Amino acid sequence: MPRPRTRLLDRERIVAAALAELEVNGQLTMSAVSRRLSVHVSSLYEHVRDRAELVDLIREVVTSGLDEDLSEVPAGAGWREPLEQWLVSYRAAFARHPRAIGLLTTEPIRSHRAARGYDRVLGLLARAGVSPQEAMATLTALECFVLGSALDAAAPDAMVEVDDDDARGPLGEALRAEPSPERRADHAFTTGLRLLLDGLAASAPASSSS
Amino acid sequence: MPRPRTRLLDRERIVAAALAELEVNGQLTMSAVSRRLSVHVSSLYEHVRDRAELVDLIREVVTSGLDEDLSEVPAGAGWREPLEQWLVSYRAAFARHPRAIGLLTTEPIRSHRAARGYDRVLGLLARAGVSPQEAMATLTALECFVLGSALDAAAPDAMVEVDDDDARGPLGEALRAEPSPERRADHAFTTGLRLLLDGLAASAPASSSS
DNA sequence: ACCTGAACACCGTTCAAGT
DNA sequence: ACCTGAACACCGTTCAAGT
Repeated sequence: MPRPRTRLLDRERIVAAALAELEVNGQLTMSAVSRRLSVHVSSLYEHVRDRAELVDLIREVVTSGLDEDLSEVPAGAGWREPLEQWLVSYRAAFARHPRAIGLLTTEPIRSHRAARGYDRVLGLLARAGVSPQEAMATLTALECFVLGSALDAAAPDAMVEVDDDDARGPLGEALRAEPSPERRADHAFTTGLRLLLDGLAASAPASSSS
Repeated sequence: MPRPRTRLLDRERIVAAALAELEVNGQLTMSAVSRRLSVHVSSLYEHVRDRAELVDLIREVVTSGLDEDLSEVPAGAGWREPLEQWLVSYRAAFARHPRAIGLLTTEPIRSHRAARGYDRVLGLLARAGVSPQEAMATLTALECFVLGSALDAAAPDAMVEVDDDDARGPLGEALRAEPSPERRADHAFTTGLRLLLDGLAASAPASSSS
């Protein structure tokens, strides 16, 4: 029975099914999405140009609501707190859909929404004393850390696995001093974030951070 | 003519073809590798258990020679220089095969060679004043930045793309202040590396870095 | 031991056909 | 407009067959 009178598909439902599929199986195939929706594969192409466009839609859902936090930064406020907040919510957005990260980080970001977000972050960096020549490099470095951390959060356990032999060395010791696997990635992110912001503060004009 | 007397395949040649295929087409398929070697697909399985094992072999080739630099760090030396060198060569190893990064960062590292390398890096962090409780988190944070930067190096242009509208804002200005696309990613990596090491130095015991 | 070729269960995508 | 079903060119992997 082609074309039932009650609409079976729309982009929203397809994206939701795609995210569910990523969460459960860790990979995105059009066939799996269609099975999840009890629909033939080819029906998806009525709503979505191709797999790449579906990935674009997923990216938008994952990163939506990322910059609203930034829009309300008071002009007189310091740079460290709002910058930290942005980085935290940036990573959290990706960490909410960990197995989608690999899919989303291969293509450059193109949305106007994102561009305005970057505008504001660059303002914060200027307040921290970052020169215009280093602004983009600093912003990119922060993003590299955030995305690397999001990827790390997607990994089930640590980036390293040791056997009994290796466990006797300093690495084994350090691994045993780690908190529970659930907090492992969070701990690493918090630590790196502090290092980066401390590094920024070290070369910032005095008393500009509070 | 099955089984020619001159051996057509071995693991080394297969890995080389796989890396070439990744460099040219950006993705790894057994079929493409076999075509590149003028051999039937199924012949590959005589030398390699499956695609996952081929990925493991690629990982070994890419990361080989990463820790030799570390083995010769004098006991009395400072922490900052050798740590920086390790991070630089770590990223360089992945950046040499940029399109392979996505393939290599999904699985945890398991080799003994890598474990001994981490042992030495943890020693450097201890010298920098990092507590045992924070050692693994700090190491992971550094790795997150390195891998994020390697992924960034794989991206042809910047992580953001702007149209004429967005180009008028601070983002457009910052993008225009950037160096050539070839040095863009290197600049970001150097900048972030400095921030992280400055951050470590900020909480390190005085005069321990030189 | 090492390679071929057919086979199987999967992909993404297109297109004619139905309502 | 929206969905089906067949079709095509691709995957990864297995296996019997050849030398």
